[in-house]
Amino acid sequence: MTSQIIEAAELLQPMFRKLQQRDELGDEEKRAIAEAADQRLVFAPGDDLVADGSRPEHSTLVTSGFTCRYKMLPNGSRQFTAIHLAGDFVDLHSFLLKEMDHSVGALSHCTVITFPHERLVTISQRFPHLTRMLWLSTLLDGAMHREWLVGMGRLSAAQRTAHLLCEIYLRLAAINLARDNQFNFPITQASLADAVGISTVHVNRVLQELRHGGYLAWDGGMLDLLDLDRLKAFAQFDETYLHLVQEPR
Amino acid sequence: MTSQIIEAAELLQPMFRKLQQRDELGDEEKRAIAEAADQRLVFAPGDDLVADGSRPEHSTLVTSGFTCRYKMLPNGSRQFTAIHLAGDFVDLHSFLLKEMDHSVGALSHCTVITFPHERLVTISQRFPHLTRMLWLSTLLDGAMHREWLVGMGRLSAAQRTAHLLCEIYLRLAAINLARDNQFNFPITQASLADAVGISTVHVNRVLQELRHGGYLAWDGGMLDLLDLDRLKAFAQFDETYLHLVQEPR
DNA sequence: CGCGCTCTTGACGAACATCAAGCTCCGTGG
DNA sequence: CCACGGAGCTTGATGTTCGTCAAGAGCGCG
Repeated sequence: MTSQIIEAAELLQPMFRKLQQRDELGDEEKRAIAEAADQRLVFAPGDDLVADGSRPEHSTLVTSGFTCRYKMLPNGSRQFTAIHLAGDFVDLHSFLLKEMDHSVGALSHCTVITFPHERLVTISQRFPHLTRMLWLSTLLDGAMHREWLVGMGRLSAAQRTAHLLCEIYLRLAAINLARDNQFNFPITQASLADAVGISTVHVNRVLQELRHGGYLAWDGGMLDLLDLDRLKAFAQFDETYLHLVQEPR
Repeated sequence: MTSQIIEAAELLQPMFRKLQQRDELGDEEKRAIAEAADQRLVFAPGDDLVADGSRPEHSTLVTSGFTCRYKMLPNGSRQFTAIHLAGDFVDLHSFLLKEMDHSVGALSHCTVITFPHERLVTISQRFPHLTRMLWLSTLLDGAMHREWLVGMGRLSAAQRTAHLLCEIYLRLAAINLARDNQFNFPITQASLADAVGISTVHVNRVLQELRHGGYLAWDGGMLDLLDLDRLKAFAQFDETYLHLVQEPR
């Protein structure tokens, strides 16, 4: 049992780093999370971690890999509403919303840890500050949703694509999973299309435009943002919405 | 002091109705909110309730009128990320995110009540269930953001417009501020354009299309959804994301 | 070896932006 | 009482962005 908790604590590092970028976490709070952990699960690309319409009894924390939050339309088209990384709780939503109004899928091989809702209720009763930090985690999701909305409404497809790559790089860097403006990004152009809200054909053209503009190189899985400052300027990227500031919350 | 609290409780009715659509609220919880209320303020159309980049010391609850959550781009274009009604907390976000990453503006004449963040911290320490309900309120915002994102990515301008009107009608009806498929909606076509992410010229054409299709009538401020079922079908509207179900949370 | 998945390219059309102008309505001041 | 101006709504002409359809190329995998 003890060794399981220690093992879980290891996997929880990305999440701790994510939260500690925003406020300090006490040892008691970390232990409370580690003790609330339940199962470790593994998913392959294309698998669903959480299905639309389901009523999960637990919430899921991604510990490695890339996942997407998405919604299917009756006509078969698909739209991502977020991309999630290691350290992200992908369905804290279901803890209070109860019924899922969208699905969460694996974009790459990924590992997760589940947390039974009843243990989250206990945390909300005993650890007010930790509760606020989990709440904060869902507020960060909201902030990213808003940024995506602005892009969808007022930026070009190329700008949105550039914006997304800037966002993912900064989020990965914040948990020490990327540096030197490059990171492993093993997703297909079709997935990128569903994230940005365009067709796969157009994604292809946008990527060529960004490559020829000297903004990035992307061979196989490895993505290299060759000129991050210029890419940010092109995408009108302002990282304020990521709230990467440590302060009392 | 007592009369102030009672007066506040009156203004809080839309918010109580909103939350009670999702779970029961105890009298103690309602009193805790009423006692945390601070100032009553009034805004005119075009005013900002909360400014991008500011660090509010209090959170704002709308008690009447229409407000929008929006972001300005360097090139002067604007995009709404939500429309808020009576009963909506428009910047619970700043309670934990601290710095605003967007603005909140008044679309009509509106009244609000402010809640100092320190009193919200106290609530989070003493009322775990009420805290979860406030958390839920921000999760509902997130759910609406996601629905808007799907529309922006995969629906036509006309469908998005129709979808927005369905959403607002159901939200108003849920707090007893609309019925018989009609409601007062005093916003300009330019604002609607910023909500839906298109140009004002195109909004005009879309509205004509919806009018000629027999979906709605809109003279002056009063909007009448003449055939709500058909409008919902056209917009692929599924109200699941509004989570209008009362259950323990 | 052959199948399926992903990426790529070209031709064409639809959805929407932009520009420009004229309209109505309404409040304001002379 | 009317002239004026501004805000919002409406319309037409034109251009751009992006979707759709179709086909082929590269590549890994069974």
